[in-house]
Amino acid sequence: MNHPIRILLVDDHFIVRMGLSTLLSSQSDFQVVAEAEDMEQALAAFDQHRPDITLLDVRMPGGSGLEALAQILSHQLSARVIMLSTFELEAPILAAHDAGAAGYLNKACQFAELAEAIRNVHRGGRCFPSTLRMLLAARAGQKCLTPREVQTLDLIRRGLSNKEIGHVLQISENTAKAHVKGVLHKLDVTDRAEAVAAAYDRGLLEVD
Amino acid sequence: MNHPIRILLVDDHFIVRMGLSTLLSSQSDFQVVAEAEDMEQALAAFDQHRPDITLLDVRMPGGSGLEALAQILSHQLSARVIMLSTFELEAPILAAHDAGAAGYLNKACQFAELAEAIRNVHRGGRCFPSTLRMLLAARAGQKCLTPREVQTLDLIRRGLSNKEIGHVLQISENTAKAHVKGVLHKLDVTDRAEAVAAAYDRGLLEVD
DNA sequence: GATTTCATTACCCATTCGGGTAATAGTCAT
DNA sequence: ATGACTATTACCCGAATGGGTAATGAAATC
Repeated sequence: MNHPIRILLVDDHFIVRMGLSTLLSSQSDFQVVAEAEDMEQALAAFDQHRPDITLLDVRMPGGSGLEALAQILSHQLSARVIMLSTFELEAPILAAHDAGAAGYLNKACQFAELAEAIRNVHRGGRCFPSTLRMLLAARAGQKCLTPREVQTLDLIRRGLSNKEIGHVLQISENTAKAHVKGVLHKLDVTDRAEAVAAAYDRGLLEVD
Repeated sequence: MNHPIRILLVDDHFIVRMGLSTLLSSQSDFQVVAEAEDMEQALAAFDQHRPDITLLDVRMPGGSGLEALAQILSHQLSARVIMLSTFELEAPILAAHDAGAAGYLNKACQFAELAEAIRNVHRGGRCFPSTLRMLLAARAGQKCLTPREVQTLDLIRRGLSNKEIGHVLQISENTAKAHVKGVLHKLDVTDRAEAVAAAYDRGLLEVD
């Protein structure tokens, strides 16, 4: 191979980096040029090496992987980034897709899938879970919370009443109620408790 | 080394198994004797190889890692099992401790920590996060939900009203209310929505 | 045997919630 | 500029919620 695919690994788990590094190095057309364990290191490594492909963990200390993705793309719009995740939650997949990721893979995937995804993305393709179409379709069916509703949801999970939400958001209780209604409606749930559960399940809210 | 420490790896992520395998094999006193990616394979491999140490992922398809732990210990009470996790949530740490795990490690740990933990556990020691003491102390301070309250919490997250909870649990609405009160009180929250959030954050409820 | 915890039920009551409906105004894209 | 979406506010109303308090029996623990 005259031109091995130069790869940057970003994951806060040392064990995962080692696994990826070992696996990728077994292929003669792959070359891991750098590793990083947080967003800061990732950006520095990216700027220094300008890898062909960046494998980026969705979950990271010091800023989510999606933020890191945005940062990287702002440095080089043509960067090819494949997101790696532990779970396939709706929100992160869609967010990665929208933010311009070239792919989204579950860490439970087989190595053949990963290798194929990397080669495919390097060729200019994209690689997302088969569920993406349905997720996009579902979203097209009028969902996704407005910014205000996201704020409201975050206050709901903290146990605030409508009145308190209104106070925090500097709006009337009635308006807060309207936003809560919007949240319940769009998440297709009957009360705040179920809304919080749905938000966690879909990746709208993060643990902690 | 006349007696390398014989290790079984259990993790549904191929990448993680590869990482662990590579890292552990670099030490002459470690020998990875088998790998498994689900509970069934794990039990089969355990019975076949009777490893000195089992590294067991907390999260697994086909039954949680804690169930797998219980199964393994029921096959051999003296088994030394170290749980591996992505996050350090309260509930799983305590559950692993109670269930008889020999250790609990975050996958983000350094390799030196992991190696030391394995050797320490092999010597008969245990290895838990430094937070364990505080968690045990916190639990001693009268917390932890009763079985009935756990059931109630699970119905709360599904959006059921007190009346519906009573119906499902075959008890009166008043009793359901009493259980809900218990949940709110013990989790130290003001309403059902916050209770659900707290339960996710503490690992009492799992995503999905 | 005594104590504690759990599960069960009940009642009161003020507050909150969620559904329905509707209006105004700003923004943004076609 | 016309329509679509968002944010804002308001009102009604029946149902649900959460806090307080209290009692009973069963089971487990000491």
